[in-house]
Amino acid sequence: MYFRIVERLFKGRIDTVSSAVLAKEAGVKPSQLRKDLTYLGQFGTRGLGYKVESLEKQLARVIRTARFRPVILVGVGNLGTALIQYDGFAKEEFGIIAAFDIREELGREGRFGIPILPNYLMKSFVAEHSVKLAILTVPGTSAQSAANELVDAGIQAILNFSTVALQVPNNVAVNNVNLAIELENLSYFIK
Amino acid sequence: MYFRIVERLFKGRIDTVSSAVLAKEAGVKPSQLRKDLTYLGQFGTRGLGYKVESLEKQLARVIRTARFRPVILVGVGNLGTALIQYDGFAKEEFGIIAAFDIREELGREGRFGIPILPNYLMKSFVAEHSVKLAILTVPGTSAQSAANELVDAGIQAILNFSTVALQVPNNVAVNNVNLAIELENLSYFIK
DNA sequence: CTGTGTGAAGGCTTTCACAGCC
DNA sequence: GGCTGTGAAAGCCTTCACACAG
Repeated sequence: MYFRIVERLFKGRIDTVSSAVLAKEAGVKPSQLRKDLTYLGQFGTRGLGYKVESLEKQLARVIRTARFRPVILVGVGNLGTALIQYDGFAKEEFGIIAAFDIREELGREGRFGIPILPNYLMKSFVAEHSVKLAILTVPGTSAQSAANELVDAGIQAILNFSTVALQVPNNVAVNNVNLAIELENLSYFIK
Repeated sequence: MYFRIVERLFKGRIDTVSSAVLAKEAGVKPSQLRKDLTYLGQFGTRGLGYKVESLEKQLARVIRTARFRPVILVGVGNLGTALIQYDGFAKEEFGIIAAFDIREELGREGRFGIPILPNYLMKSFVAEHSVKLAILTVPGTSAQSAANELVDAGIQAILNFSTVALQVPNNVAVNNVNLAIELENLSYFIK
């Protein structure tokens, strides 16, 4: 998050920025931001703030955000299709290069400019294209079995949109995005 | 999350469940689950576990999940369109009843069965339909101004898909879903 | 004997407050 | 004078471990 903000400031030709400003942009307290940054190194200058250019470079190095990462998507339903078309996640950095679905009748060349392939081709595809990241948008009922296939194919990290907690080996990372729970959570605050 | 699991067990005609099983499903430790539940009340029976039916009822009461909540969506781009069509978030509980966009040329009746309206109609629509929840899927550059409009219209909670931290009065709740950051985060764990 | 409810301990994160450097 | 870097304090969340109820 900090990196994205600094990137934006850099593009906007801002030269120097204080922890107060950065923190406001990020929605955290200045002390929080300073503590977070110092876990990664000492990037600021006392009395002055942070040089945007150097901060951007150093954060980029830490999060290894340099090269393009191919991503596959599993589950070409409504949400899956949406995400394929959206593809607004940091275009230079990530790209969905293929989608998979058990339903073979979807046909190979989607209307989306990327191949839509049957699941049984997943393993060879992942190996061939060195894919390490997957987005999982299948219904809850088939999420675990799809996750197993991903793990078997050698995927190392899964962004899980299904509503179940995936059981995976601990060398595989999972992040969950659950829209129903986000809304539920919000509705708790409604008067 | 617990509620969704219990709901599923109930539909599957499971009678009783232990904290160990529930915790596994939720991806947390049993002690964690028990502690969480006791914040809301004492729902279990020692030596036995939790009665699924009564737990479901009591959780429903606590999170007031009873009645349907209308939701509006602002920003009919790729992601917005996707979410309108998806609508897989707990269908009985939430529904997107209208979408808004500054671009009036989108026309009033979308291809999606809900009205697509220009932003200036937002305030009256929200008042008329007692809408309290909004999903925000506009580009980062216009996110804050759209959020201001939502707040002005009387919206009480915002699910924010844009990449900026929204500044809102503290009687308005915001939850953020940032796909780029989720992927970024995951890619940190890739070898 | 099983499995919840719960104080207490442990671990982690956030915030404070100020020394230190520009 | 201004703003970072950082120990120390405070606050919060998770886990342990066991009393207790069925």
